Amino acid sequence: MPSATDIISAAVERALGAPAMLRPCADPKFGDYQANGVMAVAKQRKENPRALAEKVIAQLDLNGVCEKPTVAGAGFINFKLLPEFIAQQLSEPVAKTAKPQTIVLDYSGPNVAKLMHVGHIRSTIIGDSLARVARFLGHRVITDNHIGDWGTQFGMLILGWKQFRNDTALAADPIAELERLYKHVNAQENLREAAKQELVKLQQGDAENLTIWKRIIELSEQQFDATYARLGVRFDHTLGESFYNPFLADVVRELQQRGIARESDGAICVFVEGEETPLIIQKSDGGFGYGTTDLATVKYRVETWHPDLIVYVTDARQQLHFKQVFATVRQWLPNPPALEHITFGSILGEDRKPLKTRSGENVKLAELLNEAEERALTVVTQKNPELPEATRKQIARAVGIGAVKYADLSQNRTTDYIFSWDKMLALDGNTAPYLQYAYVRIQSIFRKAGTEWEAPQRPDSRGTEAAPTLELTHPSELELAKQILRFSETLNATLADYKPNWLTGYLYDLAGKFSVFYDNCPVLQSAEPVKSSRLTLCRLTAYVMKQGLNLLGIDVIEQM
RNA sequence: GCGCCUGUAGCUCAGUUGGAUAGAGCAUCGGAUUUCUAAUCCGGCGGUCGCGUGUUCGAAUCACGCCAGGCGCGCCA
Repeated sequence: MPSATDIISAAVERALGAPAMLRPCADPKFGDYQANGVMAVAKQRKENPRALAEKVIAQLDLNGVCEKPTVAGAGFINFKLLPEFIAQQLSEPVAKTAKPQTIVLDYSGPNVAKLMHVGHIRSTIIGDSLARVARFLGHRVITDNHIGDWGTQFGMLILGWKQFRNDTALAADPIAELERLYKHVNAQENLREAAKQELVKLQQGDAENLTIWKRIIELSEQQFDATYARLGVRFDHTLGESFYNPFLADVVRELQQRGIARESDGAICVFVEGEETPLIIQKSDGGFGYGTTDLATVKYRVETWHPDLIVYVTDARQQLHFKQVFATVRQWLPNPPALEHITFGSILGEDRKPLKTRSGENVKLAELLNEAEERALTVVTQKNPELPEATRKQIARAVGIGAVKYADLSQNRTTDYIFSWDKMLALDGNTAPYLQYAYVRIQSIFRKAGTEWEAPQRPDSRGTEAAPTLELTHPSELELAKQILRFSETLNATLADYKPNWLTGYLYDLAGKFSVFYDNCPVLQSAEPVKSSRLTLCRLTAYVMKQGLNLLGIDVIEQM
């Protein structure tokens, strides 16, 4: 069954002959949804917008869906859903997409031999959330972690490994030792040539250097895995840059033969229209850069998974690069998939200056997560000292990690991100714990309900059984029900514009509306049939909250 | 110099692509609990949407010009 917005949109569109531009009402007093499309059409046809709106309304048949639509203001049409219709809609599951696509999502992409720091968090968390939403809506999603496991830094790493390695330090903290080796070699001018020689040997397939290289990657992947496990992030594939090495020469040859690339100042370049600087696909010394790797990666993905769309989640600084790569792909491949670069702002310090990678001032991701969990544990212990320690720690984990993720996801990704411990780890206001708390209160109701109410399903399941008839009479019941109804449209909007902050905003409103309902509408003390109706409302809220948080990569807990 | 992004309440930010009286959180001030978890709820205070000119029924949103900050601009990724 189509959703409320689908039904109304389609009806208006048919009557108007143009997009309905249906939105939630700016102010609830106008109704639930407003159609703005009439005014645009009236302007174009030079008609009176209010008269046109009346004509449109006369052609609408929305019996059983909403009250008679009204014209207001400059030509808005307002719709107010009927409680019976809302109740009926709530028994329907969230609609899957009508046209499933194959989507490759490329995010996180940390570098080997480096610690993961706060700079990696946005790509990882935003990408993971978008993957979850797309998958939930019924798309075929392939996630691929394009790690930086190849490049000039390996010359220095291998040299350092051979000459300066401290095995005790390596055993204790492999990545810290690798970072030390890199810095040590990099700092010494006289070692540069030797490092370059090690790199050349690696590229030529020298057995010893290959073994060291593999070992370094292995150690790095152990670190990545540990971090991803804490964050609950997983990838279908981890095909790093090195995977594409065998294809690079062919890519260059083909682009040259096709006349897409040409020699310039000794390098092989692709000049993209509108850009002065080219994409360099082969350096004058014969080496390949990441531009070539990215091109080979697109080709591999196209041939392997046949995606309709490839999405890259990286910071905004790579815009020019991806613009050039995408333009090249469109000239090169016969039926190129849609390519999207989803950007986000830089991470700034509290002084609004960028947190620089080289400075060593980076906040390590692992430390951030530790501190998040510690702060959460303090609060849990303070609120609920009687809970066993293991339980408190488990709660602290969900709350702490959830708070960090939510702080990131709830912000519009395009703006720069000012890093602040307090902001990242805040536990009140518009934060994940507020949403988790709403869920906990519902779970508590169901625990208390116990045998009194025979839950046909677990309270967090949506349930497909015939739900008790919903009696939506109290205003806060109605408000809550309508909010639940908007889950589906919110997910579609979130994916369409790649903006997880719309989902966080929606869930925050849901939690707020539930809290008002909770204050105003006793559940267990009510007489039937109100009690069953309210329990159903609770069950649906719990379902949407749990599912919604899951799509953000945030766990729920049963008590806190 | 050219290009991209940002500028909204004291602070941190939303604002569904041009819609109705610009909204939250934090901070601050006040109120609510014999009732299902008060990590809650209700209310007050707080605005020249960086500045200016334009486009039109209507602009935080679009165009142009300034101002301020950030990022990018051939062989690093």
